[in-house]
Amino acid sequence: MSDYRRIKIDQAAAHVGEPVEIAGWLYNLRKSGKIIFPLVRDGSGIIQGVAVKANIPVEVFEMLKDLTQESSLILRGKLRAEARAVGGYELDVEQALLVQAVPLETPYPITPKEHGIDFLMDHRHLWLRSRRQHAILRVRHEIVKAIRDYFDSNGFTLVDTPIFTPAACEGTTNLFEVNYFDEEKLYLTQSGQLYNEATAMAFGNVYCFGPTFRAEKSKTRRHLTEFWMVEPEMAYATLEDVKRVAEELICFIVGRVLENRKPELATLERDLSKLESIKPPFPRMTYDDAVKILQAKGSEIVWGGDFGGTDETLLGEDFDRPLMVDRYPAEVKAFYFEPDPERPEVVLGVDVLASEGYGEVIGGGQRVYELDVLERRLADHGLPREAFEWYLDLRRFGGVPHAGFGMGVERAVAWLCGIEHIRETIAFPRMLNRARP
RNA sequence: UCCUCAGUAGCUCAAUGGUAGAGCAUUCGGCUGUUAACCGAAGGGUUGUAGGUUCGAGUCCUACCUGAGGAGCCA
Repeated sequence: MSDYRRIKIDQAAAHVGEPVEIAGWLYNLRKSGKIIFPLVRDGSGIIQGVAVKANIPVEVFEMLKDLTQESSLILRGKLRAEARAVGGYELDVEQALLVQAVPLETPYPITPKEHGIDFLMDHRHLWLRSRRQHAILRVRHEIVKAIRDYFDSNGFTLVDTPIFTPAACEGTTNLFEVNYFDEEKLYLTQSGQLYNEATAMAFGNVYCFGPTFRAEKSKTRRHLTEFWMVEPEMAYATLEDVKRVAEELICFIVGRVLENRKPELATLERDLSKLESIKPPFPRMTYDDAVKILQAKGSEIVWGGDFGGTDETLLGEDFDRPLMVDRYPAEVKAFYFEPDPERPEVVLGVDVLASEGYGEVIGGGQRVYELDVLERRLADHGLPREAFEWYLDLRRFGGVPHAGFGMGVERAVAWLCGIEHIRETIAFPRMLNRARP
């Protein structure tokens, strides 16, 4: 019934000269007496409309003139290429339908001016409408899709692991406890890895991809209490396979983001050369060498300790691409890491430290596969054997060398977007002092 | 859990121990090419909470609350 065809703003280039309809929200309004420039966003982009008083019905002009920010509306008119407009296209408004006006008494709280982080986080549900947040979450989507495409096209089967788990995967970190009927205590998962080992013995190469929960009282720009992690696990695989797959995965993701999300990266003012340099081979070093380098740079670290945040930054600063550090002391890593057969005091684990000081984005390695070694490691870590009987079964019934890793999605998003804080990389971040909205 | 910093108008911030202010937002008026538009005017406050010092506290002291940054721990 309408002669105007409904389009999304990001499709504007294909409809120049046509009568179209944009359904969206008023992003901003500039007016100058007898001409109005409504900026409308529709989720795919932002376009500027032009409403000239002399050319449109009086009631349409009057409605637009007093429209409040974020009121929902439908604009109809002809599309035109316009160098003066942001985005390169402009809509000559002929008709406008108000869907819902934001009341004058309760104006939209997030203005085009500056706001503090506390205010913005309190209004996260509205903040998501802004350009920057929009760009970040679109890059996140691209990264998630790239991760899935990489594994799906490389022979991995998606087998998701449970969120409710009866015991710790890693004894060191804190768990969120939940009541699970009849007062049985369960915990929110902190890693799908132990279950991945079971599914890898069933399917060969697997991955799980879901939310992870850690009740750590960490207050830093790198921590969330709820975050998304992708964890591949490969049967008949070694530490070297982990390093190869991790390197391939990261390069694949970076390639996809550069290919498909240039406009978003531009919005974020990301230095593309920092992403373009992320190519194989990534530099590799042992933990031993890393400690020597850190000591030479003035770090307090001694052999046997784990790296702090500044250590990770110090190590990475000499490279324009991620750094792989392997063979950590057994004490600093979880019980399931396979000891190096040539040096039992270190384990076959590797961390991938992102460039530009973004820190650890991937951690993984080769798993213990012999029953007696695993039993000894459980005992060394003071873990209750009963809870791990099913896990020990994997070593009783055809255990094989296997390996895998976990990649934190939000850290990868923060890194590739070049943003300061991880809280903006997920729609509704859960942190130590914030679980609302 | 520890360390550091902050809390003043809807928002972002100023105010030497001496009358609580500006920009933006909002309202009213003006403007036919604006780009966080601009110009003029108006309204808007229990200075996070509770005590204390002082003739006098937004400012100094104590406790608490909330938030931010960092440490430890981690992806």
